[in-house]
Amino acid sequence: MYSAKTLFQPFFDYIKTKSSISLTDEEMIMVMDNYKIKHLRKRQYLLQEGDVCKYMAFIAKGAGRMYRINEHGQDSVIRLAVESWWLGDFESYNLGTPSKYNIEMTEDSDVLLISRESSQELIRNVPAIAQMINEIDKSGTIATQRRLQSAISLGAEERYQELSDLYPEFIRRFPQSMIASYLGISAETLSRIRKNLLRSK
Amino acid sequence: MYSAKTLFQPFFDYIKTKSSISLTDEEMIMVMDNYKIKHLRKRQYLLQEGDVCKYMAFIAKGAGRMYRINEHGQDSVIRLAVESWWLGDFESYNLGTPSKYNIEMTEDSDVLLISRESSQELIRNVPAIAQMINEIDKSGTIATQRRLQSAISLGAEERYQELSDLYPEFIRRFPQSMIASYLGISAETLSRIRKNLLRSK
DNA sequence: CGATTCTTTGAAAACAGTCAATCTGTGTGG
DNA sequence: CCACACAGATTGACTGTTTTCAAAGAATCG
Repeated sequence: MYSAKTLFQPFFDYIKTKSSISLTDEEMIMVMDNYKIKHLRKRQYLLQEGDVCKYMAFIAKGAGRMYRINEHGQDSVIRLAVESWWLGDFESYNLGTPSKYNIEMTEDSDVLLISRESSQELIRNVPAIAQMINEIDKSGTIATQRRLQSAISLGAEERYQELSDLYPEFIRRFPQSMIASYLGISAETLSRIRKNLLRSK
Repeated sequence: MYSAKTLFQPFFDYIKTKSSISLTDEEMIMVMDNYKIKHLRKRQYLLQEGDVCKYMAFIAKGAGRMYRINEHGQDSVIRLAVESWWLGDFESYNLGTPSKYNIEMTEDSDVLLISRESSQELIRNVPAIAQMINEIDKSGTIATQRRLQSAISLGAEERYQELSDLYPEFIRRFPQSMIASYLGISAETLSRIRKNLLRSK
């Protein structure tokens, strides 16, 4: 059994990495009051297509994927996430529209959930959180831009190499079929790419 | 010859579409003080690879593209923009790092330039601008995410169709070779796709 | 007009996807 | 503890799509 304190520790550590301001004790309590702790088992869903995404989820422990079913009926993974990453459909969360995505945990996980209202409340009252959110938005925008650039200008093998270099963790913790979908290639192609890379090193 | 007033009109109109708050006369002056007007002719560069992107540019009139030279020595267009769109390397602008991108005007243009310092100044003092920036960040994130999703899950023809539906303006105003690069396909492939679509409708 | 740039077309090669079969490892129930 | 089922990964053969290269054909601009 975990205490709330234990579960929040990764989050407080994370805030430190994203913000130059530190939290007072009262602020820490305020944060803990506004985030809901949720335990999810492998294969459980945090969000299903058609529902509105009410919460952004910080992964304190575990891993998950966000994907959608495309027009050809196949899964298409838009995001993979492990500890200290966020999961949530930004569009649905901000606009209140039904989501086209599913979020499924790929390992037993502990997540911290925050609603839009609670988030705005915290942003108003806790400077470190305001700065963190800002930082996340900025680095998220930059990361997505980079990934888009890779998607349109690199071949499959180069994209896989890049992912291995950038987030080796992903390669270890997600099944290859998910990695393939994340890269926008078939599982078979990824398998052959890996064989190639083994031969040539 | 244009007056400053004329050049700023598109921008003030734009602010109205992005913010529920309206500008007072003093605020309008403040805005005009902080944005620099620049006229650029077709083929002129707003940013060159290796330079730090000091300004974000609002296009009052004209059009441009942001691209980079990839590892295979080819142009790769990451962004196209016409009136009421922004051009700038978000990463370089925010982090102060040398840019990997080039920004070139594809038509004679009038742009409004804002530095990071001036932008922060305006955000602090003009609520309508603060709201506008917020709105831009949010919708930009959503748009990039959608484009990434399309890039990894759709075929070339579907991506072209989507672009035609979403921004028919682009198809009219940019050479096909740039559209192709923006979609991540060769100019020849785009030419063939267009032939196909003509036959089938 | 003449020069340059953009687009189209053809043919061959490279690349990635699909389908079906096999292989591997894991975990479960008998 | 074994046998079996299951999911994930690999492989081969085939198909389809996209790229590349080269050449020819429009379109644009001074």
